[in-house]
Amino acid sequence: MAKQQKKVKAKLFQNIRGMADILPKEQDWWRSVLRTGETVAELHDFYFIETPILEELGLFESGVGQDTDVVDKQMYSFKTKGGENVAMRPEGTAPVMRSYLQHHLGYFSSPLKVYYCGPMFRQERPQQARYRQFHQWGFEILGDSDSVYDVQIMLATLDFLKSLKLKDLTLKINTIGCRVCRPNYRNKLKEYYRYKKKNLCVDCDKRYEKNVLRLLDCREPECEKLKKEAPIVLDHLCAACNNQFRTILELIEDNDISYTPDPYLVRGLDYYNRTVFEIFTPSLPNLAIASGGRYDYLSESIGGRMVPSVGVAIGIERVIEAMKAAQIPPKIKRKERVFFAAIGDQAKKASVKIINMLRSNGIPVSETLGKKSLRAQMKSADKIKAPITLIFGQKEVFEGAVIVRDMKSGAQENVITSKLVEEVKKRLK
RNA sequence: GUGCCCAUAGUGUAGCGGCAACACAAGAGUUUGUGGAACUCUUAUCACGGGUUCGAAUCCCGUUGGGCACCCCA
Repeated sequence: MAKQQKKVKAKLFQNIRGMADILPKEQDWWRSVLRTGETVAELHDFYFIETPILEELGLFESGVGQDTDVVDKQMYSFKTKGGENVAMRPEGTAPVMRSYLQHHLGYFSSPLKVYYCGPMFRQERPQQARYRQFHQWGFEILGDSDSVYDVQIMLATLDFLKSLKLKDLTLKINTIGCRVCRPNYRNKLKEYYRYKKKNLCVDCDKRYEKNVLRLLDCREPECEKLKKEAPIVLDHLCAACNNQFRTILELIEDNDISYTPDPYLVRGLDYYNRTVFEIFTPSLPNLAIASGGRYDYLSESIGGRMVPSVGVAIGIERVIEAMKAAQIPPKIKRKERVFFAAIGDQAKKASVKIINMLRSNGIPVSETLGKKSLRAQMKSADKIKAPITLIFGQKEVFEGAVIVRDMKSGAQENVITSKLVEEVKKRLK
């Protein structure tokens, strides 16, 4: 034979960096988490809301903050053909608030309790439990400043995570004050660090100008040393913030939530004020699997009236990785299914109708009708661990019956087609 | 975005300048219509593009993707 012509092969495409496929074998975990979330949301009285992936760029610049890394360095933003500046959402809170203001959702329910779930996008280097496209589950309570809602957010989140069997959750909590006391505290910090600046690490030197609060969560040994002497938020809160924080801690204790106050906990998004918190689990010790806080000023920064609110974002990929690391199996497994095998063309054709009948009666049926030999089909049945296999050949077509085989015992029985649904249901119990 | 490590069959690995190999998985089959065992066969232009060389999976450069840390964050 002549030498084969070398074909020009089309390019084989790969995924975009940091944007993973969620493959069928992963789906037991995903469905497990998502369904648990839905059950919890239902119990805690949250409505589902979905907002688009694309938003006007300005929403995030104004809402999340132009100087935050998330907006400044990590956003997928571009100009559309029509000339609009848009961004793929890096987080879910600002879009929810936008929707709240745009559709006056306070009239639908006040406060409005909503949850969302979907992909978020941040252009940073992927690493453990961190992707460029990742999924967040959020709970938000908009339109009320009462401390009970801060605690309800935490309770819903913990309920979610506990329902997934994640153990030894730690809740780190802090308050970062409000408009009144935060500037004051910020100045105190600046004062404290002013003459110690030369001892700070390079990054902290920058943070000093950009966001002094962030000096507090630096892990450089020198900076850690300095931080021990630094003024603490709690000593500089206004009366209102102080009261609210105390109320929240009381409520938390009343509800048997174990927590760790962390005076150095500050968040990276500008919209937070007062309560901030993060949740950790030992199997993923260095990464928060959920975090949130109060954001009373977000609405105003995106052009609305004051809508005091509180919320949380739960990292789905992180939750799943924590479950895997802790060797927690997914709660939801694929249902057992009946296997249907046909022998010969005539039986194969007739079997489509029977399979459809079973399925429309709520019986999940698997098949590999494309395979010719019965042997190969039986192998498929074995592979999916079908409890029973229905065998249908030429002979059965004439008899109007189907062989029902119990895969464990190997016992077989002929069942008339009209009785099949009933018989299969009986055996599946 | 910066830095370091990595890329051979579906998966896990060997080969380290001279014939791409092993295990498992998957698919087809081992006399007619019966799975789990055994056996046979099949499955890779060594991620992609370029360079060095008589000769490249192997050495070099670039790209893409994966992993980890930093920054930051869910």
